[in-house]
Amino acid sequence: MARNDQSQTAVLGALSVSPMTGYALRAAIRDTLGHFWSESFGQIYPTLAELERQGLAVRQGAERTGSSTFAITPAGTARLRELLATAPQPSPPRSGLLLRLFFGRQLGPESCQAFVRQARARAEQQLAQLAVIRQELLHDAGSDTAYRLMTVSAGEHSARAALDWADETLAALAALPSHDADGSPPATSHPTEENP
Amino acid sequence: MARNDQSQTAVLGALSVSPMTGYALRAAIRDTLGHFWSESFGQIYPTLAELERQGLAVRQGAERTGSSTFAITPAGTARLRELLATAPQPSPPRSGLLLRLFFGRQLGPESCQAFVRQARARAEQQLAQLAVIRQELLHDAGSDTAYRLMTVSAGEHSARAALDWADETLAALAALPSHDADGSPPATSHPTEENP
DNA sequence: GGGCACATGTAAGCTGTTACATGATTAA
DNA sequence: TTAATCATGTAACAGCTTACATGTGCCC
Repeated sequence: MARNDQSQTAVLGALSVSPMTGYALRAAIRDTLGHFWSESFGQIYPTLAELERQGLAVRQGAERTGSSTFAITPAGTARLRELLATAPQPSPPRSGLLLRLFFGRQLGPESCQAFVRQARARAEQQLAQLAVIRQELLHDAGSDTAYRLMTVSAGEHSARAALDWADETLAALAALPSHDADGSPPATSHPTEENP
Repeated sequence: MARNDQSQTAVLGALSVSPMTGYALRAAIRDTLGHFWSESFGQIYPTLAELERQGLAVRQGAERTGSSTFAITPAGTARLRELLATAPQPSPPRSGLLLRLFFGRQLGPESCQAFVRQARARAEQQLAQLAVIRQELLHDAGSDTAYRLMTVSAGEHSARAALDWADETLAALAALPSHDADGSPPATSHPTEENP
């Protein structure tokens, strides 16, 4: 009954805040939903066309000029509430970092440390970005502020957890016996040689 | 130069631990990589065929019986190290929960609370599962144990962060003025009526 | 008049899941 | 013998990204 529910939800949600062009929509999604959501043009424009077709959004000022803004309709608002009420489906996890770490002995502690340091840096950066968003939200507060702060807080909790984990993990990696390129077990002090 | 690197990495990694059938591979990935990785049959079998074609894995005992185990070759081990050494690409975030919360005013605090409680329950469950895995790892410890524990710890940090956030958020939601199905601002005590 | 930001859309292609078709082996 | 589990593979399709093609409007 509904192809591309996810994108529709995000787009309708953004339009529920204010009418926008597709281009502005993408900027809005990147800038304000960016820390937990993303949409590309390839998703946005077809979604807008579909919303228009279903009468959930209307195109305004399209007339021969290049740009047209879309506004949500009452039916669109109803649909948005419907979509929001459906249970969020947790997406299957896929962490390239943890995959590399799991098989980290193949790589050696040094390379692993490099990866973890990168992750740590990303977390720190995200924390800084979220602090800015938080300030902005508090500055021009509106009726949605409380809800939006919850999403910011989620990002902060997650980033702080990443920081803590990274520090713990860097310490653990530092304590590990260095590199073993031949795939043999690190062995406390007596290197073994097996493997064909 | 390489289609489906991600799946190849996971499959080669699993095969580097021990030879397996495609079916067992999926079980292994689900059970031991499950908290941060997933692969479906539709990925695994084509990947195995590709690995065989490239000489990175060999099929053993395929002869007319239904089942064949795959073993990693030296070239496969080399390829695995190569793949592991590439930088993990952070996937674009997509949290259905946070999307719903961001537009939570459309739903009302009660529905939001339900979602957050579900997330909290999932986090608690994951924490319990990770505790089991941790015990297993410590019980039959091997040369990879330290690395694997790091991935477990990542899951634990993340789950604890989710718990903390959920509790904080539930409290915030409880403090919010109830439901406003018409989309008007919640307004401290004088409900407004606008909107067509 | 040259470049940049705004703007719209499509096509190709990759990644991944689901469902299906098929069959062997084993335990109740 | 029948059900469950083990096992292999494919086809269809959903979702998403990237790159491209195209054009406008404005400022320097």
